[in-house]
Amino acid sequence: MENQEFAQIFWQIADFLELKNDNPFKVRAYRRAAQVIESLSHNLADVYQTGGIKALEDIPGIGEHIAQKIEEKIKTGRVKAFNQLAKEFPREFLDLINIPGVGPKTAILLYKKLKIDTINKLEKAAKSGALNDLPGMGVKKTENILRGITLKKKSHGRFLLDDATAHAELIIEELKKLKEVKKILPCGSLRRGQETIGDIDILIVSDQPETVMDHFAKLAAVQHVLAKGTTKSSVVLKNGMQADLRVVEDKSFGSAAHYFTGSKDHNIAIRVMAQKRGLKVSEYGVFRGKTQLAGKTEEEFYKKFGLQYIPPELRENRGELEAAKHHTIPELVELSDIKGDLHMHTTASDGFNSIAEMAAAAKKLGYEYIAITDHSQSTRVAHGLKSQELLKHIKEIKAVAKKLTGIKILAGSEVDILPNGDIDYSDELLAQLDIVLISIHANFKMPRREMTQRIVKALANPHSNLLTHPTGRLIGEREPYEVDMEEVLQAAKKYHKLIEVNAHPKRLDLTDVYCKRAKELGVKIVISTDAHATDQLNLMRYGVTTARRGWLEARDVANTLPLAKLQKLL
DNA sequence: GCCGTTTTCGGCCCGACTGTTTTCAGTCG
Repeated sequence: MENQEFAQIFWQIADFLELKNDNPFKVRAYRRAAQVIESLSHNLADVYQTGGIKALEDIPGIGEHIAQKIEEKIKTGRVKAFNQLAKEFPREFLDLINIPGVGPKTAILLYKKLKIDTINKLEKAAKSGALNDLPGMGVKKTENILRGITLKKKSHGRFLLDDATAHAELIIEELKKLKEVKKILPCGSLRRGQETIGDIDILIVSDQPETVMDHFAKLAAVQHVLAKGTTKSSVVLKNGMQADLRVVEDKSFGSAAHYFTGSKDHNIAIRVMAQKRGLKVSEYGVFRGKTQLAGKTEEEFYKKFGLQYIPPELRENRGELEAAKHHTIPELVELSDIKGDLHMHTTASDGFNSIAEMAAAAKKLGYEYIAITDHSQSTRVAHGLKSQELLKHIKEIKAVAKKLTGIKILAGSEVDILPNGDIDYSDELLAQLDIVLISIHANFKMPRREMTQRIVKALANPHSNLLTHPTGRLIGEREPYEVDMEEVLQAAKKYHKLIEVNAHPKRLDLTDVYCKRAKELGVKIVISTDAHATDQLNLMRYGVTTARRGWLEARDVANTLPLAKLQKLL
């Protein structure tokens, strides 16, 4: 049973309780538990099997009652309390509170007064004007709800990291032109490098907030203004993404950056810490009474609590506050540490550029080496190379390598893991390659057990070096296949194999949570782009961000090594 | 419902903006 299944139940219990106007702290407790479960690198069912209910209760945020519900789910496959709550509301009802502008109070009001229990019914009622007469509702609220529905339908909520980054950078470029803008910083999940982004958050220091807000609301990319005040404004962009702008004075920049970067759970944890010391934390600073004690910089902000500076990628309340207290925050890997890209395709299979073009582009990025890794014969849709073709391709790679100075090229292949766990070329052929990537491109829908064995067998193959995009997911398009990642990582450790963090914004797997687990096990990671064209080599930054979110340092990442050392490792 | 180097009971982060209100509830981040 996947952790996500448990988390889902607790997210929904929280929503139900909120609708029922239950104790808000109880609601929060369920949400916290759900969030904690999602960020566990261990399988919750395994934790229970080995340590029982006691081990569950040892997880912060999980106490007696939630532990019991987890046990119940494992033993019986269901949670009675959840089923009872679900019975009280129609199936699609929870969708309503996910519409921007509709919260629990409004949802219940709509249900009680107008029997509205689906988004479609809500849309119809709003258009007919039936909502306007409800207590606390009016024409403007109805308009807001309709806009919320449109936005929801259009965007499905979240955007890929590269898409959001590009939009944020455009807005920042525009706002930077104003002389009233003294400092500008993208914050929120974008700054934390989360794999998907809900909205763009931008922080500005200015002593003329009105001017800045006016310009923001009138940017060419803006479709609609949701809210506009002197310190805070929100707009919807033409691509359906929401952007929030916050303006503060310079003396609050650090605190505001911290507040606006989040995560929410990280912020709450800090504020609890502050409370215990008789201090108050807000976006304006750290205060004792009315006196500001810190807030100009983030470093100063953390220092006030005796904490080491915490890089944004770690601010998820996943142990970083504890680490900062003990001054054991890792020195995270940086883009400049990367010495080569070990996963890319050329026109030989499904890429758009030649070996020489890819190499030249990589050299421009300052890399010491690359590996050319086209698809193997079974991946027919990607023009995978037959054995004879691969032999010829290896010769070509070596010929190009000879001509080029300043960058070394490894002859590799991204070889399919067949359904039985064999890999897609003969041992003789594999022996001629400098690096063998292994990956799954077909037969995704295998039972968890079989899929795990399939991958473990491929890792055990003496010719394989690097397992690429280990979950097979495409964010927003394809779910990861069922696999026991713990067992895969254990196998990688046993056979001394490498695991990839695929830097493509749709993949970004190995995921952050399992990066951390790999590090604990001593399994080395490779960050690579899987580029199918020269410009995709630039996606490396997103892989590095994911690795940073997984607490990885340069020494945990194999392609920060110089070539000689890397080859020794291979 | 969770949690405790003040506590096993009584707390639980903090503030901005909007719309519908005559002082604030709801929503959001």
